[in-house]
Amino acid sequence: MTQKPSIPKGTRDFPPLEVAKRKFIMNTIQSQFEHYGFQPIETPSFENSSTLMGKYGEEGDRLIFKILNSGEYLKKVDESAFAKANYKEITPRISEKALRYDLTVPFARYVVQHQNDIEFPFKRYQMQPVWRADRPQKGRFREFYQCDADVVGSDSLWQEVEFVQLYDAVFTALKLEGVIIKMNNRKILSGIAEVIGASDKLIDFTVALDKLDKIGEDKVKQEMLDKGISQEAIDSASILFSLSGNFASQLEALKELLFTSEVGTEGIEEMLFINDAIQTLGLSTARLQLDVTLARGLNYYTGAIFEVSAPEGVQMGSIGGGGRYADLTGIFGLKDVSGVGISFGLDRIYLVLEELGLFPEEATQGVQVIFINFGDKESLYAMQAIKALRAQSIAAELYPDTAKMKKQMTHANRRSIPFVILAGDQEVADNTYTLKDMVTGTQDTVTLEELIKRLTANS
RNA sequence: GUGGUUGUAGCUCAGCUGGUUAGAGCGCUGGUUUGUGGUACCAGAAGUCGCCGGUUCGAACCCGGUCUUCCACCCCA
Repeated sequence: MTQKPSIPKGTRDFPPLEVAKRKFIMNTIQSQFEHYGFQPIETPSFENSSTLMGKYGEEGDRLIFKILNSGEYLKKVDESAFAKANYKEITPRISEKALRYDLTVPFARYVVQHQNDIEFPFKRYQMQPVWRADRPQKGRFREFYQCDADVVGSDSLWQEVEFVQLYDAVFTALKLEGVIIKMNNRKILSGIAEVIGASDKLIDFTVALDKLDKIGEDKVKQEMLDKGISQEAIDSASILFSLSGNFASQLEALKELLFTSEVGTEGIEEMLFINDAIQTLGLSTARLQLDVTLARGLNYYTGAIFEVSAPEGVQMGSIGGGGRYADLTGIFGLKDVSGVGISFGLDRIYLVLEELGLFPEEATQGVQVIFINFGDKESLYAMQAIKALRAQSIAAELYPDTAKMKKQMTHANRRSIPFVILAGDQEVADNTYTLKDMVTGTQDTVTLEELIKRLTANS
């Protein structure tokens, strides 16, 4: 009895063409990371549950994949907890390990654990899969890759400047022009909450504000009221709903709103510094925008917040994000180490490049040439040529079976192999090869030397 | 976690208010062409209608459960 094979919900198989395209993106990101001085690390797929639990809020805990203990795992559960079916008590007893939920917390753990061996500031990048027990949706999976670059051990705003440039460099290298790098600052958001007298509602206020372009001004205000923010507070923040103009002029307007707030003013100073630097240095293809409605990662970001949008006209959410967290490693006992980092959304970047037809042909090219198999004698002859071609870095192979010509040609065609070589009795006798161009359909008979020359010119 | 949606051949989908042997296109296999693919023509194979149970003389179709797909919310990459 055979069972119909399947994979868990929210996971994917990647066929060769998709792997090639994903690698193209990852290689591009990786090479820019390295140009900017980041070093790779890798951490385990699973961590001790205690490392992960409680680091992402209540919602996050629910979305962490827990790994069941091995052996007699029920022995550690006391009967009253079991009888009550209290999963909050039972879970830590039967599961002591959990799959990585993101790359940031494992990185913080890594920094603290290896603090004596790390030279600070430490710039690391990491590209590994993470897992979330979420309900899958379009562009959302239960297993996906994160591509992160972070710096720990430096408060300098030059890091933020560097990350803006790094985003620009990566998307320019991917030929994805016109991406919008949006920035905000937690300190500005805190300042606003402070001056309107809603400091205790900071998270509710900013989460609602974040939805402005999605649900509109009226609904945002309604949500704020629902969350217990006063009408007076909302009114005094009215400038936020009509903020326009460039980076500098928006900051100018905010300055007036926030002049009584120390933290708010500090946030504005930071953003001015970053913007001035970027104005002087310039960006190749990306655009930098201030977006005070941007509110992400508020549980841990303390300064700059980044989010990258696809170019105008492409229907896609954010394709990258990041920010500064003043006390990344504090939860693991290493105080006052500031971190700042960014992340690239591999799957979404893939969808955007696909939609815009930006994958270069060479990124997806497989084998360049295949030899038709006419029998063992002819195949040995072919293998000698294949060896010579491979030595010239030309990807070549022999069809392994002496199948019908039609079958072999069809195989070459389906794999989009651009050239086929026929070497039967006649060619062996003449010490030649018949090279067929599968695109044009033309063919001619040449020497090995000529063969290498032609295929080299074509690759 | 909440609400909705989907499941029929390898793929995309038809299938009438429940009624004999469940169809199409594409793909697949073989042939027209035993050293020539991508186009044409001919023939053929292929489905416990997601799974379990119920209603009925009779279920792909109705009901319940379950899994799966996709979508919205929550949250997020």
